[in-house]
Amino acid sequence: MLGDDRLVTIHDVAEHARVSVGTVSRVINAHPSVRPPIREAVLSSIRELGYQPNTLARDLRRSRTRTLGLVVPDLNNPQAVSLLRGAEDAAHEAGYSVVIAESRSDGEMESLHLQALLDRRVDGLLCAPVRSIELVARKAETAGVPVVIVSQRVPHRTVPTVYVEESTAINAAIDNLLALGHRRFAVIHADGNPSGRARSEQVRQRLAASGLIDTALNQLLWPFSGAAECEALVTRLLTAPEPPTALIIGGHQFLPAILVGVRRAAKAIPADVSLVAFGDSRWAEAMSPTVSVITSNQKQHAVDAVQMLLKLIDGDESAPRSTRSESVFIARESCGPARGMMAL
Amino acid sequence: MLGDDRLVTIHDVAEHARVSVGTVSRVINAHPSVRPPIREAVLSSIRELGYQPNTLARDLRRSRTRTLGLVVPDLNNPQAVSLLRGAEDAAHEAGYSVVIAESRSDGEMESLHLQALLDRRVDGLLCAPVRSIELVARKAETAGVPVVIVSQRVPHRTVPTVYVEESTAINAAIDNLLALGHRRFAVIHADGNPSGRARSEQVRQRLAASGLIDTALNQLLWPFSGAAECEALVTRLLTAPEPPTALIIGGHQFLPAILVGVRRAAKAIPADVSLVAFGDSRWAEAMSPTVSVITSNQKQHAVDAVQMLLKLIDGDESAPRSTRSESVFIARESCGPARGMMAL
DNA sequence: TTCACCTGCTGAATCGATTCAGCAGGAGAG
DNA sequence: CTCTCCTGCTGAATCGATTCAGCAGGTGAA
Repeated sequence: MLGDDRLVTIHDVAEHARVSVGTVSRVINAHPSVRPPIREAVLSSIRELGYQPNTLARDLRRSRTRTLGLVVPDLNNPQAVSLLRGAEDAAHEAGYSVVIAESRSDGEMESLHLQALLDRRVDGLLCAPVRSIELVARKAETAGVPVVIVSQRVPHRTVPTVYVEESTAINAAIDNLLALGHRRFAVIHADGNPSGRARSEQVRQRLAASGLIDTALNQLLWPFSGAAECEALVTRLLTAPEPPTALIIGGHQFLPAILVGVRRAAKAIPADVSLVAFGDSRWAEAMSPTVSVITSNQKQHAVDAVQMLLKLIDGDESAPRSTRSESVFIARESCGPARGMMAL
Repeated sequence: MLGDDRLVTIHDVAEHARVSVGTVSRVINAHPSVRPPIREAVLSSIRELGYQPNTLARDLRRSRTRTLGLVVPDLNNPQAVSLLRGAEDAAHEAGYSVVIAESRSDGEMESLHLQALLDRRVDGLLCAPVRSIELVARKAETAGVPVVIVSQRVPHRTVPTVYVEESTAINAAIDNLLALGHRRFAVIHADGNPSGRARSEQVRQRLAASGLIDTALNQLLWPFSGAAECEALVTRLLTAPEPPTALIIGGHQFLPAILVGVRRAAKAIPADVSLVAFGDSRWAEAMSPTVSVITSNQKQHAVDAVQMLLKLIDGDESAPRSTRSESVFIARESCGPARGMMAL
């Protein structure tokens, strides 16, 4: 036991049970054509020797790992954790496991991790919104690994996508804010996040449709990179001559930075500025004031995506190209009447 | 290309470059004894064919995966994310990668994930405080995989540990609260978290040392399981006849639930009740009031643990059994004078 | 009794890498 | 010119599983 660190192999089991390796293999894989007495003998040998099949050897032979890769940009975003859990549950159900790769919103790290997943021969790839979907799609394509994009705003041109339609929820949020008298908006979002531009465009359209085009709206979109910059940006925006009275925030993980920025500008929520954030978590409901959000069920998206991916892996042609769901707007305390309206 | 989904192997490269597989292998692994012209020819064949070595085959042969497993209970805890990042950085430095397993604070899931990591033949195991350290240690032992425990409160009897001494910080926190007039404390923590008991014992000792033994201190420790129960527990505690005036919270991820519980009890922080939480994150500083914490540098712990683990993997006998560091108490706005003291 | 057929087991080939004993051929010494 | 070394390459064995062609032996029909 001590001196010999070689693990027990299928050959040892075969020898111990006085059968061939083929038979042991068939017992392990619950193949029907093994007579009960033999099966029992093998099983007891397995128990006795403490045999654990070597996954590496099995996967090599089968050229299949029963593993899915999941690429997310930021695990501090509670949405990403929900995504992981949903994916894991659905994968486990089907006998697969999930390997997660966090790119920390960094392009280089993203492609490093991607390569690591492909090297590890994952059977399929789940991909949350990342720097370069195209790169992922291309690399996976050449590696022969199917990909599903999850939680993107729009379906991808070629890659199957589980996507979320946000327009209805965004419109609801904007209408809510307009009704509260808000006229100056800012959409702030992490630079490199592919949804930022689309979201601000959605906001702009709704404002235009309401016939409310303000000069400040010329610059609606405020990108930043990193929490510190986010904080500074908020402070700067709010201490400007004509500050926005409503902030729309892409990226739940930046909420703390936003709040610090607001406080640093000596402003109060919602008295001076209203807040709507994309993505929900227990934090949004725990803060005072509670934070309004536009959100959707990440866990469900992950489950849908895994099911789609498994069909692709099995070469099931009946798999849908993409599935669609809607996010919802949840109004909470962080949305209040605009400053100017207080006098009314 | 299209019809043939077999990937390029080392044999294809060897044939294309008109050398033997052994030579290709030596080129890949930067073995010195290959003459430059041959090396160049092989490299260009590799590029031309788009060859990617099969990690499965390599790992099987080498019986080494250059992979470390990391077991954490809850990724919603920002400390766990810091741990992961620290571990990944240190591992990457040494040419290793990290596979994370989240047990969601569930014993069964924990052992499932543990088994999956061992099946995947990780070279070493990093283990944050989990349900059953003993089980992990035993399973890893029989699999011949070295383990390091990270961020535990105390060094393990047999397993190398990167641990954090919390007593000084706890004492500082208690002294701070005592000075503010607090006499009734409650330590609430997730059931199954191994640190809960030790922490409350630490608090009890400090209170005793200060000659302040209150009847309420007979029950200092309040375990709960799940966020909903945490919320209910806090509400119940605070609406009791003689409620604690200071709450000490193990597990940063439960902070939102705590705040909701406090609000539901119609109490204010710190006017009615003061708060100290174990673990820090951007949220603690973003809330109003900001939350006092007892914390330590998780990222650094992870780096230390990885270095220790790598030495164990290399069979380096000079590796220290354990390393120790101290957490700090950071006083913020959530600690205020006790209710009774207000009248003074 | 003979033959066909089925069941259940054996054992070699295979997956794609690494590694090492062995060999070819050139250089240098005598 | 011969012998020894050394360098650099070859190719088979190996890692630990799966899988499949093939075989032994039993059963049932004719």
